[in-house]
Amino acid sequence: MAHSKQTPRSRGQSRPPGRTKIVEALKSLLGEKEFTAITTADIAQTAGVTEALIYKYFSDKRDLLHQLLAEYLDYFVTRAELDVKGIKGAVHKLRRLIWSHINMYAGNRVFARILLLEVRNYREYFNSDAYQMVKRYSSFLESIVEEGIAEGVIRDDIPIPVIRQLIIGGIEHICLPAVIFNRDIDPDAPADQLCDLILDGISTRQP
Amino acid sequence: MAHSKQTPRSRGQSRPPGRTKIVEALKSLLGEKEFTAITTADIAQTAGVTEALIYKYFSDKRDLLHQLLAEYLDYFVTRAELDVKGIKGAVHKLRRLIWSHINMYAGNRVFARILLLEVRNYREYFNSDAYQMVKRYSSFLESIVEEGIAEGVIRDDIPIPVIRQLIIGGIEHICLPAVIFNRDIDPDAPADQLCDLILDGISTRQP
Amino acid sequence: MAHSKQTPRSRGQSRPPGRTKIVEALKSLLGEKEFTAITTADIAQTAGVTEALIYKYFSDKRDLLHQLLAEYLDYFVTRAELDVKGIKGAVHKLRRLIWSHINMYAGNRVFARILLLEVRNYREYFNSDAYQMVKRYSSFLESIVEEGIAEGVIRDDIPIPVIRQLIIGGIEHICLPAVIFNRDIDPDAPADQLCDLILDGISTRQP
Amino acid sequence: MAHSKQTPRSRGQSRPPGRTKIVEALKSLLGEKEFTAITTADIAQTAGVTEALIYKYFSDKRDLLHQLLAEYLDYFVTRAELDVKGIKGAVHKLRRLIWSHINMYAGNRVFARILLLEVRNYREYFNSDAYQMVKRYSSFLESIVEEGIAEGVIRDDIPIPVIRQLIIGGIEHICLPAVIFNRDIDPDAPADQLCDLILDGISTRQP
DNA sequence: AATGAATGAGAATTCATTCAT
DNA sequence: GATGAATGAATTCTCATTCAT
Repeated sequence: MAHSKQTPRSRGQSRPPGRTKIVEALKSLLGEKEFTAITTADIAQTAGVTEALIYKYFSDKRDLLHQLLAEYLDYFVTRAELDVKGIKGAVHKLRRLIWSHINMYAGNRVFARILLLEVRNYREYFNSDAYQMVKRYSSFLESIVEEGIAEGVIRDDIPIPVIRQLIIGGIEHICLPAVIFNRDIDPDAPADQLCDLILDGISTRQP
Repeated sequence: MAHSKQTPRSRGQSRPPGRTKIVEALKSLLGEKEFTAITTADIAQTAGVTEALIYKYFSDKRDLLHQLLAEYLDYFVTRAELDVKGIKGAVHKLRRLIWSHINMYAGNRVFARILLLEVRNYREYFNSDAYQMVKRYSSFLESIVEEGIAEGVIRDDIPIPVIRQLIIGGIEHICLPAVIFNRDIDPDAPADQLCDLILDGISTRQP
Repeated sequence: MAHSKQTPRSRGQSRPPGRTKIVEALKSLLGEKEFTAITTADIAQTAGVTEALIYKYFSDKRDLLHQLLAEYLDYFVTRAELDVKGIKGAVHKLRRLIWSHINMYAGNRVFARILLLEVRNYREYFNSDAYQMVKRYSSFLESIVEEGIAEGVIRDDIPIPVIRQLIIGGIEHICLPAVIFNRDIDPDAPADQLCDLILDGISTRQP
Repeated sequence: MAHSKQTPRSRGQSRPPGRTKIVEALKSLLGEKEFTAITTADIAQTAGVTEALIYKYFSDKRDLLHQLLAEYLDYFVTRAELDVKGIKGAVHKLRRLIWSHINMYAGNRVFARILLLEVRNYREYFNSDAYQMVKRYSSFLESIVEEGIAEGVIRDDIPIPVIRQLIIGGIEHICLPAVIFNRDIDPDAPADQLCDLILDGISTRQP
């Protein structure tokens, strides 16, 4: 198994310019076409470096993709955790998190593409750093749900993972058409509607 | 543009044996590995035919995948529509449909793999017959929601597509881990829980 | 070596309809693209028959081409011989033949394509019936030249084949651009000019 | 559209050794068989490189052929232009050029094969660099004819392109049998005879 | 006279990847 | 830190062709 070449790096430590160019090139190419349709030659040319250099920094074309995703996720997860800080009440936190999540996809179409479409069909992904961060995010979401249960505002008769899956599944499917067909996402309305549904369900309330 | 070679065929009309063998071969191979890891040589050998024959019936390796998916979907969608027949009340229909849907994934891991993991990252899929059937299914689901709104049991303050996306997203994410890691799915409990959530939301009821 | 399947046939004897359809199909396809770009599948489809039928009548895809060419040549050579009949004087015959030749290319672009572009790079052609007819035409042309020499109107200090090659080479290169780029040919002016050149040369006459 | 990969290069700038080996390999193989009968595997093996390398330097098997032809033509056209330098009188120039031309074919059977038999039936050729050089040669030939007209030694009542076509057609057809059947060409006699014909025509002079 | 089904065998081409410099 | 040159090994796909019916 090709093992990632990423070196743990302290925050802010700057990466070699060649590496950066390569990552940016992939980012830019993913705006145009599917990962499998992107060749290392493409990447090198777009980056203005040689193909060989890719293998200095990445063990693999796929490793490059995973590291790019990890960079996105690093930002995304950290950001999401921060975004919720200081908010009181699990329900408000949840509303905020859902908006934040949709907003991330809205603002980073490439990130969304990778996460929703390009990595899941590849077994190795589930051993990657990137996947670890996704799990960290899942846990974070679950912790908010737990908080809500403790507060008595979220029901406790449903396994928490099911709740998490509904939330994340809902978010993804709201964004999926836009991601696939490269359309814009306006996060506000969908986020609100989704939250309303998740919180209160689709039934009309019987008084 | 590689265009599908499928010819519209009246029900029961038998397909050439070679074609069937090829489709079955792919089905079987998808139980073992990812589509991209399956070669035409693999398929031909498993089917006991020559690679060339694949191209007599399918314009493409990908076209073969899409036609296989279409066959699954033909069965699945028709089945789903039948499954709901005779049931009174949109809510009961919805419960039935959700259970049916999860149950389909539970019983056809390969079908689930293809639909959830193997086709979406490929632009051409969205021009395929298979995708048309997915849309037919979406419409069907929406029509039940509409029925519920008409009955006054489903809220009318949320756009129907958002409701649909939440439902389908929820189903998919419930099944996804099992599909990815090849674990078994027991449809009953998750279906119930998911329905409860979708109908009533995650909030505790304030009397 | 694949041997031609053509059977000697008395004039007017009608050929099986399938065979005719195939030949016509090739004719029509050659109007659109190069021979090598035409597949047997193309031909069969255009002809409305199965590929297998091609091999009932022709030993080879190439044999089909050669037989088509032979049909054209049969007409062309016979016609050319007739065209000159009754004309008195080798020079007049030559003028007539050159015009006739260019006119044939003008009216049968596909014939010209085959003869000038599609068969020469293929060794087998030179063993075909078609090539025999080309040689018959060459002889016919040479016999007119000989006649002219006997009449004292054509010089006898140059080997006859060289004269023949100049004439045929001239005709071909006059027509070649039109054949290649699918432009129209107006036979009259070029034929006249070419004849003038061939007869009197490019030099101004010193009286 | 497969586009040539040739990069404009200043004279003397050395090409990568692999590229040279590939071109030489094709040259050598064309001495033995038709282009279509030569496989990339053949070429690679003869060159002592891998097939993949061919595609680093050429977009296509056909592109390789065209670039080889272009190299020949570069030499041929330049040489022809030089060959005529210093000669006084359009007629003498023409005689020299015709001899030169035939001599080129005589000494480079492969070059002749390519130009006369292997490229014309392929549409893409007419967009290639090689074809541009052929046109440059045509112009050069026409300029000599114009010179002769200005000198009063070449008749002005025939369009110059027709004259050019007769000359080139004559040369080609003189050489064609030798090129096709791989026979030797002795340039001297045919060149003389052809020139005599072109200059004075086939008619006997009427005093 | 014609076809449906299938094939053999290669052929071009792709692409990620390596390594000496 | 970066490159130029080259490769290995597959992989898809093509296409003429055959044969039992």
